[in-house]
Amino acid sequence: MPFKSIQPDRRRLADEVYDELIEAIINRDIGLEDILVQEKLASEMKISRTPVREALMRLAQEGVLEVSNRGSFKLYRMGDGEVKELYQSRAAVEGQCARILAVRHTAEDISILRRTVEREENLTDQTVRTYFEANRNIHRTFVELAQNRFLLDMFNMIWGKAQVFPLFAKIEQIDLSQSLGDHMRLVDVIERGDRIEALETFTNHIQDGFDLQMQGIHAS
Amino acid sequence: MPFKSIQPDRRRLADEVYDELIEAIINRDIGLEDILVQEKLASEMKISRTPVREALMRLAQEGVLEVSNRGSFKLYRMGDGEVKELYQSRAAVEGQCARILAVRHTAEDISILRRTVEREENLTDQTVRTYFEANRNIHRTFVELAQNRFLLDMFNMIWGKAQVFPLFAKIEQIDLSQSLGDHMRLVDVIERGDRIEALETFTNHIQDGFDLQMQGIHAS
DNA sequence: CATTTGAATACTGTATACAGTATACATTAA
DNA sequence: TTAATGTATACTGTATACAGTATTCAAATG
Repeated sequence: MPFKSIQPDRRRLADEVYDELIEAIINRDIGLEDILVQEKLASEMKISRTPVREALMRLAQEGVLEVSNRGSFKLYRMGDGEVKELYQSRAAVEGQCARILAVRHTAEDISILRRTVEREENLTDQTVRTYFEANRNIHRTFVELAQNRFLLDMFNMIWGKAQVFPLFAKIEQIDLSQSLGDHMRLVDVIERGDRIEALETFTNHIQDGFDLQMQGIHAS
Repeated sequence: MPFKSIQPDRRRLADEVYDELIEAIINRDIGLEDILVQEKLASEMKISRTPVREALMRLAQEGVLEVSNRGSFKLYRMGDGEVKELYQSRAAVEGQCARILAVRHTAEDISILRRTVEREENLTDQTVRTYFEANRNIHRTFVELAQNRFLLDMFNMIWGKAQVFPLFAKIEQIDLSQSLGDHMRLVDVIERGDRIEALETFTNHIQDGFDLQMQGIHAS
């Protein structure tokens, strides 16, 4: 019997709400001053408060939202200091992945990386969002190949927070291609196999991304 | 008016449930085969399913529990491979903190670290749990001093998972003091200020902890 | 006796009802 | 007019009710 489960993971309403909220945040439908009221969201989506509440709490646990007043939620506002901390934590996670990959990588790994970089650096349009996603996809490929689910979880958490943030930057004001063009060098350093050099190179690359980010913020 | 807020952070039932479940897991009241049924837990604790459900989902999101069958939860069972991954992620987080501290630490930081190591290495009793907690407190001090809330979050997540796991090891079978005695060297390397040496030393220290852990597991 | 079918059970997901509390607003007293 | 106090409102946290579905077990059928 070759049939497989129809619903691999039963999708609950809370998941839908979660996705919709993320989408709304990215699209700036939810702003920094908005207070997310369970009843309002529920009635807008024509469902009950329960799944809304669940989604809100998940987002809060992930650090996308924070508790406002008496248990209400609002967008988490990152300051410059925290952006720096976020990039430091990126360096921790992705640097370690680079280290792992430098020590044990297959020829197949390298070829996957090369192909991914080539594909993703070929942007269809020049919006901040496509740039963000291309960049994320490239970096995620490194992490996935390192085959460590905890590091991957951390990666997703960091980039989940990041995604609600960087859209402040305006595409006209910074040269995004500057950062994108750099990725093939990262593959090279992994292929070379020196774990310390790999970690340093990744750390520097991420530091550059941070500088670019800060330029973008302070220009606007 | 010298009065301070009575309830600094309103504590909800879900928080209590969360703590009770963690406690129960550590005490082995909840085993690997047990299926956590919302109604049963709720009636045992004489509360409704809602806060129980909330606590369960939080634990699942943190990776302590996993979805069993049709949304039920059970303990997440770690295999040897995952333990290794967990230690790799520890090295990522704590190695980066060491790096940060190596670059910018104050004399005060060093003295705090020295005092913490001295205090915590002085175990009151020789159980796996006290060893575990002393070790965690020492390592957490490094992370706290690095002043990066994301790295601290990751640290807590990793050690939260760890705490449901390592108690398999039996105190008689491994020499725990072997690992504990090593911490003062970590402070030294940070004081020396070489960020690459600091990271490498931490990574090696954590690797040693992993080896010790594996010994403990396979002896039992 | 083995296999299928149907009904009871068990449990989750969602909706709703209820209680408690903080906030805002109005009303009253100085 | 301002400060204090009472009251209505708004919103969360918790309980409960209800619906749907997977699982189990028993009965029926070959």
